[in-house]
Amino acid sequence: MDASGKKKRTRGKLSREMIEDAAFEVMEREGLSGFSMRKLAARLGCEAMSIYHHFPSQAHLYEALVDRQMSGLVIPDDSRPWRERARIGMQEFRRVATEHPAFAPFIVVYRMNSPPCLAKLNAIIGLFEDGGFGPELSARLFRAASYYLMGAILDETAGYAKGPSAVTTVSNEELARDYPNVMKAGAYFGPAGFDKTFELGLEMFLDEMERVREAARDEPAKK
Amino acid sequence: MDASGKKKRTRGKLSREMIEDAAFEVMEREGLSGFSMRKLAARLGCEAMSIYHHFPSQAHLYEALVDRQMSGLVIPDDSRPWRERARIGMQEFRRVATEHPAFAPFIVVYRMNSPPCLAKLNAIIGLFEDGGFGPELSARLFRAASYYLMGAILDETAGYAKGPSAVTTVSNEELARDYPNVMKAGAYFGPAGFDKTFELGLEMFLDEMERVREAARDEPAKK
DNA sequence: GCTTGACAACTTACACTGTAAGGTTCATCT
DNA sequence: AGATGAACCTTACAGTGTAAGTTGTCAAGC
Repeated sequence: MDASGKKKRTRGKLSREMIEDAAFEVMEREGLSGFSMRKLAARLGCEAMSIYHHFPSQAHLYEALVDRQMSGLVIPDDSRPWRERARIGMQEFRRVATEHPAFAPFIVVYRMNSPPCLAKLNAIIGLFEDGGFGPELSARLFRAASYYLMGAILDETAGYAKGPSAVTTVSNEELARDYPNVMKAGAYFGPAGFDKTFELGLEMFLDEMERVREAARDEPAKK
Repeated sequence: MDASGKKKRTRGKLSREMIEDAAFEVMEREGLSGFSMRKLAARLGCEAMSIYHHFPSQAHLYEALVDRQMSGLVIPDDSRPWRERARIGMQEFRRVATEHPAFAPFIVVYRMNSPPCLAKLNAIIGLFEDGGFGPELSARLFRAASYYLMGAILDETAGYAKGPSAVTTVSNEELARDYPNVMKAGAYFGPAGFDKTFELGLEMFLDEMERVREAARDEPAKK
């Protein structure tokens, strides 16, 4: 009430959406492991426990973040040819997962089971089934594709381009002398090469899926 | 000295090797995130800070664990045909990384830079170079292969077979009704199917590498 | 046998984490 | 005006890694 009105309790200030936005900001600034409810609260100008009114736990907040990212995934139109749809589906997953790089490693190891995520997973698995592989093969191909995707996302957001996480490091001179293959290959592993490497592996996988389908079609009776 | 000899200070009791062994044990029991220096100490029958005499920090301990796992990786003999060597190299990485399942997710995101790890990486990259792809392509193929490997290792050690990590879960009835593709595909995603899925993707990748090599050989002048 | 010194283990303390439990404030409705 | 309940805050606790300082023990030198 008095002149020291610093402590204006702006009521109704927080909302789930605002908290989620701020969470992404804090994560990008502090890193995934540097994130905390107290830092998030500081960013929001409130106390840590106020967040718990909107999210019952940190895990619930994280899940909301995953849901939000996954909701942005665009399922490719089924008027397109199958190969293009498969390509777009995988590119889309990579795109949404790397939108907030610091959060990406969390998404990769997150075992999704919320309705928004399941809806997207269901659509993408359906996309693989549309390829005509039969139930088992389409399931396994989806899985193998996921493996590649997860590895790629991890590398781009938390990989070697961020420098070593080892505590005992090796100098560039030693690297060139003792581990020349690592040194040579390393030249292609920077962020500038992410797209090219990803697309190479992606097209390889698409090629091979089509070949696998034809092989399965040629000998459908064989066990 | 007296009868209450409970407090015998067994000197020189600890060693790096013993601590590492115990660390793997505690991790498998408590999970990677449940691991702590205090729990490790309890397992060893000492105080947490005693460990710091042998490892200057938790990060140093973790690095030692990574080094130990990677040191067990067998580089395939170069008398074998190339495709077999590439296959064995990737199978070996999967084998050592999943030897301690709880620790595997750490290895996957660990940016190795210690001599023992670099030696193995150097050998494996060399193996890809032996495939005759030229420097850039062999580097990118190694990278793409790593993506697949990392994703597979993550799935097998921390994936859906461990149940959902989501806080809001969907019942089996809802799953069958609303997300039938997820339901159907899920049948193939248990631990019993890990090997089969992995080998499927692995052979696909090997196939495609050989085709990529021939394509690169057929048009070497083209940009 | 006694002292000395170094090493290995322990004790204490600090800053940080998520969050349970309970207290306070304030907009809205009757 | 009084009640209600949502929204936010305060405090406290058990856990974390680890810096700093202390203690116990054993081997070597005299």
